[in-house]
Amino acid sequence: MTPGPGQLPAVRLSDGGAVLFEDLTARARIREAALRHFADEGYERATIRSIAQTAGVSPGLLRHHYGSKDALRQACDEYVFEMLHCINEQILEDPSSAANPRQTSKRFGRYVARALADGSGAVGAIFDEMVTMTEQWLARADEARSDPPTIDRRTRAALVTAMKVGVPLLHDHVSRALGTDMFEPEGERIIALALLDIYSHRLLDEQAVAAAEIGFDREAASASPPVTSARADEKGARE
Amino acid sequence: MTPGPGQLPAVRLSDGGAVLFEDLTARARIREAALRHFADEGYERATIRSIAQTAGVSPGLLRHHYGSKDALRQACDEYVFEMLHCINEQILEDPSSAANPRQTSKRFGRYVARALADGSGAVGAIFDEMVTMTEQWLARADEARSDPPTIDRRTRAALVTAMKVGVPLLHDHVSRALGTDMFEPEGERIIALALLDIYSHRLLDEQAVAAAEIGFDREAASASPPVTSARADEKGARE
DNA sequence: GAGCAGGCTATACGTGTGTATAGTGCCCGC
DNA sequence: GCGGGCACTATACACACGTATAGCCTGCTC
Repeated sequence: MTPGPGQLPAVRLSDGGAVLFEDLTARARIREAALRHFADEGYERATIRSIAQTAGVSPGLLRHHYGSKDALRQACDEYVFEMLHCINEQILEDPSSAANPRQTSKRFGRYVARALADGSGAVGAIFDEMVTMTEQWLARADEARSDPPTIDRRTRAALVTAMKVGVPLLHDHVSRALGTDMFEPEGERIIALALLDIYSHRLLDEQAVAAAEIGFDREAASASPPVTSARADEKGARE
Repeated sequence: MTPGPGQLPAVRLSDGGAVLFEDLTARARIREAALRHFADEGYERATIRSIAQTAGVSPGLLRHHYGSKDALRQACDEYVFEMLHCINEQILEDPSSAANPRQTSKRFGRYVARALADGSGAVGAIFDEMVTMTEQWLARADEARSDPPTIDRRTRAALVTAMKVGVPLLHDHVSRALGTDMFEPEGERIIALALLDIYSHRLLDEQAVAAAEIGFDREAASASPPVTSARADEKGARE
């Protein structure tokens, strides 16, 4: 369902303008191509040769500019990190521009999601920042709550962040359920509205919560003995 | 943060009992080892040789029993598919047993999450079923709503499902935010309580929704022209 | 114009991987 | 006993990948 990356079209710059892909330096083209291949195929499946082909350069030039495949990924991570910071500052000082870099943040969003799942160490910092942002976001929601939250806010923020990232990660499957590609404008619109609906309604009512809680209590009670016995499994079943 | 798969301990059977790993047939050991390696490292990074080593057999035996690496994955997919069905039926006829196969469903959950992200075609069916289950689940929540939902229920169910899967997928990062491994009993407990809290509260209040909606409208209006011009980019930037 | 530095390519190398094949021991039916 | 089939292993093959190296071409400086 996810086609391999074709030729890259225009690239959006931080000032809002766009440049043709072929006008970029080879070094930048390599980075853009890598961003796309890593996002689309993941780090393992993306090959230096295919990235080079998309960038229109020889495979050797990747090593010349970035040293190794892993260093290339790290460069991409840092680039995305800076870009997101840049976008963030821009939005902070001019909230009305939030709509503008939609394409950009979508592209980066896919990359970040995939990199997080692939276990790229450097993007972990991005996740942590997203958690912090979500935390501030939850703080407002907590004010409006009648019952005080018993769970640490950062914990909840981490979960909400992970949930948020999960949607672009499962792009193929979500698109299948939608009937449209969720990255096409139409699908994107539907997703945005649906997320708005989900975020603004509780998914469990009181009695469902109560049912889950007693189920959880029973589970905790019954799971307790096996937990202790499970430690005996640590000495392996095989030599 | 994620250690490589070591030797496999006991395996939980469908009847609730457990058997030692070494008591399984070689064919079953291979499947169990593959489930673990695929879940922990992903399809690409998991190698036939490492799976064989974990299973305690020669690499050639994998081919003998399953034909190829891809066929092995497919066999794992089908096995998980059947197992989840089995668990599901068991819970349906005896809801109190929901707590019992927690370990099992956790193991399968990690596998399914990873397989979904890796793009294994066969697990797509599992996702679709999860969506259907979530759909029924949402139906109850919708009854309690004062405002009628404007978005297709299946669409919302797909998103909620993807969000749900996102949590185990980003296991490393969530664990980092928690300060504990989210698959350890303690972390699992925190996660469960936090999810319960999140699911039972709305994350956006009225004014936040209103703000998002006007932002979205403006975005839709301003994004329209670029969308049409973007099609001109399709003729490639490179020969 | 000579020298040269750097972007860039072509090609080769070593390695790890999935896969194929030949071979070995063992059990079971006859 | 013995022959065949099956589980299983050992070894080899083909290939793709990341990496390394040598050299080319352009543009710049003096």
